[in-house]
Amino acid sequence: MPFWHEDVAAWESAWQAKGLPAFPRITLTPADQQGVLTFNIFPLLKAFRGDAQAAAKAVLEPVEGVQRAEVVKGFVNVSFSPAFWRSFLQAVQERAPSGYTRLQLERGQHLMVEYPSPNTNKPLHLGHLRNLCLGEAVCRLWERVGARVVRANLVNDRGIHISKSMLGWKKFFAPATPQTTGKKGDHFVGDCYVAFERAYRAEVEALKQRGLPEEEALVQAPLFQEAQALLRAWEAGEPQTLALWRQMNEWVYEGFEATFRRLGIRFDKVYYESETYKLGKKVVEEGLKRGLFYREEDGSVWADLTAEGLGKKILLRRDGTSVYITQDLGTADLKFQDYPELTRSVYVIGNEQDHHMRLLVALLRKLERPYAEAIYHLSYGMVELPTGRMKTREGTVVDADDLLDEMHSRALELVEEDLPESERHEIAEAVGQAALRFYLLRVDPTKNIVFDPAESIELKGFTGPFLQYGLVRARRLLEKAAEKGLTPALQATPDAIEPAEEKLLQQLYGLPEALMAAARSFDPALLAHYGYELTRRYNEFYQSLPVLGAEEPVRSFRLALTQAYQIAMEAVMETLALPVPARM
RNA sequence: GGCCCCGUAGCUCAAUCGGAUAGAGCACGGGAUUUCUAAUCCCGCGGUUGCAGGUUCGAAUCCUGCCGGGGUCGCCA
Repeated sequence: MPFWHEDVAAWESAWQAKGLPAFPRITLTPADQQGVLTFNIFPLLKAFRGDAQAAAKAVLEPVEGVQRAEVVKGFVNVSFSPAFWRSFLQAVQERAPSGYTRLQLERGQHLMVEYPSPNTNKPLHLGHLRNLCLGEAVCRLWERVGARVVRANLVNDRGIHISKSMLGWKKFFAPATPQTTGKKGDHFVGDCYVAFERAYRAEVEALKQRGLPEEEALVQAPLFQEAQALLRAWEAGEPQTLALWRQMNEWVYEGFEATFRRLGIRFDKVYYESETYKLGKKVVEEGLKRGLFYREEDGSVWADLTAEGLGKKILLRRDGTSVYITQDLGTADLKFQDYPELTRSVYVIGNEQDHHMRLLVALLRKLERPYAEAIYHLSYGMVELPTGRMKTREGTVVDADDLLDEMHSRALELVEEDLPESERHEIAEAVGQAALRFYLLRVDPTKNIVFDPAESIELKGFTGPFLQYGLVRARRLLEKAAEKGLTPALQATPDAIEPAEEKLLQQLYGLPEALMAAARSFDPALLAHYGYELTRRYNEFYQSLPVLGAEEPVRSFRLALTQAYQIAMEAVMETLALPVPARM
């Protein structure tokens, strides 16, 4: 049983049978220490009266293939025999997809992952890209460990922000369309929104000149009043308003769809807020009837969550219209009606909405929805510029499509010039995307990212192209071997394992654990770091040891090692949704 | 002001939920190609983990206080 999760499970049951007080933690041995696996036996020392040797002996009893075990303080560093590694490589060849790169440990889990849930008044920006990369990677991670996943996108297609872009079009752009202007639909609508905002700001400034305080000015500006009227007309179902709304959303969807397609992302289910917000109102009515919520004198409806430390929250405005959280309540219900077998409902949403998500869960608990506990908010940090937050008003928002284009052309400069033009662009797209996506995935999701447009994104070092390059080289090596009639079929066991080989084997051995850890913590960065380290070790191996030129049985062992690396790395790249070019 | 998150090399980030001498990349300096792709590899430089206490075999990690940054807090989504 040469795979991590199978080994560990077998060892643990053996220890349990022997009544060991606590399972030692098992990790890959740090690079500066001798060994492959480290068993942390500090917690066992008391039971063995400080006799580390005795504790180590008990722990290692069920472990097969041990070549050397060294006890250092509370650590037992173990390395494996060449025969063990040979059987490991054999197992990778024979059952990689079912036991190594795809696991069944979370079988029975059924997730819905909601992302990126954009508004329909602006094109996608860098923050959405982080959301998309994270959401997609999390879906693929959970699929890899045996779960079923529904990718859901909730489109925020109604609300005051849409009214604003509609007004922007009416006043400054009509009758132009994306077709007549040659613009991508989402960008076209974004321009309408910006035009509205600019005019609106001017009105607010004028009112402030006349002595109105800012808060008053913001509400009293004629354009804002008009936008609100438009929202009411929309809710009342006024036909002309609906027609324009539908038209503008169509433009936006076409634009979004193009970007999603470029990123290789498709959704199983799309929810539209315009269809779910009424469900939310029903949920609020239910809460009112059951006395869980209350109505103020002005007609607005509230929930009192002070006991939960969340204060009071408005659920319906005094004019009866719904707010953001209202539709979220309805959508939460709908998700579990559509997919009753869900075990988890994941929301990939920025950490600026931590409070909002806490409110949502608290309200669902109040309503005694059992699935309130199944909700998981994958809260991620913002992408900031060195100068601070991206701001529409200051024109510092980094547009997703523009950035993808820029990455493409930066990568193109590095591609060999004597290749056909279409292939050069194919490679450039793969390299540019991998650079960008890896950059967004390599950091802890909870942390903010500082994106420096001046320095932009590296193509060397701890990057996506670094990972691609290692894999491309390995593939070419195996192709060359095949041309010479050499296969990775294992021959006799080599007498000894070189240090560079052992370091690579160690990392390969850790793949199942890395996949599990990344999925369970909803953290693709763990797998990104794993993949980087794996590539480093392969590069070192590749650089220092000959493969095709080696003597048997070392040659076939190294070919098998290269093949195992290819299998593991392809799994990493696929899971993180990083494209790999045929060559580079 | 209340609540939440964060502070690690010049910069961008790690450190496998309390473990070994805190590690990578970028930048900077030096080196490697008659051999499977040099987008690579090797060597060097770089740290009082914001500050001060506490908890214990052991703290970047946990607790308390302070300093600094960000987010959020009854009708934007």
